[in-house]
Amino acid sequence: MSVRVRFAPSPTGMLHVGALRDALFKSLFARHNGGINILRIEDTDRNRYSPESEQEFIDTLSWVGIEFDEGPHIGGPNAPYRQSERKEAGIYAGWIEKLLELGYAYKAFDTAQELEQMREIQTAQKQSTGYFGGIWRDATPDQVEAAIADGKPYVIRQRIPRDTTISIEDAIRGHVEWDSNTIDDPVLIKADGMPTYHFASMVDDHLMEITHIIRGEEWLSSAPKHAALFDAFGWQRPIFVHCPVIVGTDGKKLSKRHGATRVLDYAAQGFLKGPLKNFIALIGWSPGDDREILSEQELVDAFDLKGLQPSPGKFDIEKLRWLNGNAIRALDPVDLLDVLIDYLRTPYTLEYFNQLEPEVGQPDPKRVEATLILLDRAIQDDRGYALEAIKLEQQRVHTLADFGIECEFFFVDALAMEEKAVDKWFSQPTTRALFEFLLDQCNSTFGPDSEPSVYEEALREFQTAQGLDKLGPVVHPTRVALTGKTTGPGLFELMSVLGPERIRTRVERAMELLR
RNA sequence: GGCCCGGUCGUCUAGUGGUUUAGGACAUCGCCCUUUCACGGCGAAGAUCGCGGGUUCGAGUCCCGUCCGGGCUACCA
Repeated sequence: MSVRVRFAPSPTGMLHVGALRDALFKSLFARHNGGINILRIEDTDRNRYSPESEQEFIDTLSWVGIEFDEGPHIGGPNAPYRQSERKEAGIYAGWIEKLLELGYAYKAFDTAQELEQMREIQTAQKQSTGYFGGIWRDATPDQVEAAIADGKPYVIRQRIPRDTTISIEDAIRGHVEWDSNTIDDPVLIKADGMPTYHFASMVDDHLMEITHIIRGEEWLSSAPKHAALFDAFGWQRPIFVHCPVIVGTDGKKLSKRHGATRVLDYAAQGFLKGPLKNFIALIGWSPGDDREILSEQELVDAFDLKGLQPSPGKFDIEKLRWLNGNAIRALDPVDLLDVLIDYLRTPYTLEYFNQLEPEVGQPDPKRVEATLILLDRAIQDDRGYALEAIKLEQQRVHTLADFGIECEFFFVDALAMEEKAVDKWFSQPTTRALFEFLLDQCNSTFGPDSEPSVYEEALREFQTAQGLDKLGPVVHPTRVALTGKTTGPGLFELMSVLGPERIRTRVERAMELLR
C-alpha cells in the first residue's frame, strides 16, 4: 500500500516552527515514498478557530513551498477537508452511532460542575484525574433514557477497555504500553454535537486511508485512546510516529515566550525557504551521515523514519544563519536579485521591522526598515547599479535583511560617518594629500567603467610616492570617506562600482571634516 | 500526584557490543589569506556518552535501579 500522510493543523494562531517541521517531515516522507500528502483543517473547536489563522497557514505553507496532493484549497477524492464541513456533511454521525451500538461509546450527562468536583476530589485523594467511570459508563438504558427525556445535555465518551494492556508500536520509540485502567474515557462528541480531535481525526484518518500518523510527541499520551478506537471499529491501525518536539533554549515546548517562533517572522528576517527547511529538518532527524547542507531533493531522497530522533531538539538560530548565508552565497547574483526584490516587496517584511522592538546587540529595526525601503527604491532606479552593489555584499551577509544596512552606502552620498574612524584615519599626516590625489584622479584616470585594478594601481602609486610602507594609511581613510565605515567589501571593487562621480562628491565632503 | 517519553561536546547530531585515543557541523578561540569586516583554508579547545550497579573477554551501545528534564492529565488540538 502506498504511503498516505496528513498535515492536520488546528488554525488557532500563527504557524510556528514546530508546526512547520511537522508539515515538512510529512511532506518529505510522502515524497520520498511517492505517496500522498493531505492537508486537513481541524476546526472542531469553534471557539478557538480563526479564519485569519487558516489564511496564515496557507500563506506560510505556500511561501515555504510545501505542497499537498489533497486539501481544502485544491479538493480531492476525500473532500471536504475541513472537519466542520465534514461534520455538516454527516460523516461522523453514522460512525458514532455504530460505536454506541458496539458498546465502545456511551452517553454521559455530567455537568461541568460535576466534572470539576470529581477532579477536585481526585486531586485531593492524589488519584489520577479523569473520567474513569462515573455513573454513566455503567448506567442502565433506563437511566440514559430518563436523562434524555429530561432534556439533559450530554457528551458521548469512548468506553476504554478495562483491566487490559493497550500498546502501540511507535516507529521511533518502539513498543509503548499502558495499563488500560490508567486511561480515562475521552469525550468523542461534545455537547454541541461537534466531534473532538480524538474522534474526528481518527475517523478521518481511517476514511482517508492514512498509513502513518506522524505527529508531535505531545500526542503520545493519547495514542492508546486512538489505538483503542481503531480496534473498537475493527479498523487496521496506522503506524504511529511520535516525533520529538522542538523546544526553546529553556528546554520547554516552543511558545511565544521564546521570541520569534512564527515562521513568517523568519521570512521577514530574510531567511530563505531552502536553508530554513534544511535547518528545520535537521532538528530531530539526520540523514545518517555527515551531511549538513542538503538541497530540497537531497532531503527528499534521504528522508526516512529511521533517521528520526526520540529526544527533543533546541532551535539554534546561529546554525540557521550559517546555513542561510551559505545559501545566499551559492545563488547566482541575478537570481539573488530576484529573490531580494520578492523579499522587499512582500508587505510583511517592512511591517515586521516596523513593529519590532529594538534589542541590544541588534541593529535598530527602524533603521533596518529604512535601509530596506532605500534598497528597494535603488533597485527600481538603477537595477544594474544595485546588482553590482549586491554582488559585493553577497559574500558578507547572513540574511536578506542584512543587505539593507550593508548596501546603504552605495546609495547615499551624505553618509553618517563613524566618529572613531574619522578621528583615527582623517588625522593621518598624508590624508589631505590623499584626498587631493583622489580628487585629481577623478578628473583623470578614474572613469565610469574603470576596473578595480585601475583604482588599486592609483592608490599603490600614491603609497609609493608618499613613501608609506603599508597600504593601510591609504586604504582606510579612503574607505571611511567613501562608506563612512571601517568595514565592507574590498575597497578597489567598491570604488569601481561607485565610480568617479560618487567618489568625488564623497571625498569633497570628507575634506570638510579634515580641519 | 498519576501515566508516558527522553538524557552523547554550549547547540544540532553520527554511533544498533570490539575498526572509538567517541566522528561531523554550528558557535568559540588561534593561525593563514588580506586594504578592513566577512568569506575561505588550516588548527585548537570542548562529551569520563545524566548517575550507580549488573550482563559480557569487551558497553555510549543490552538489563536493572536512580536522578534530572519534558509531555499529557479539558466538552483544546
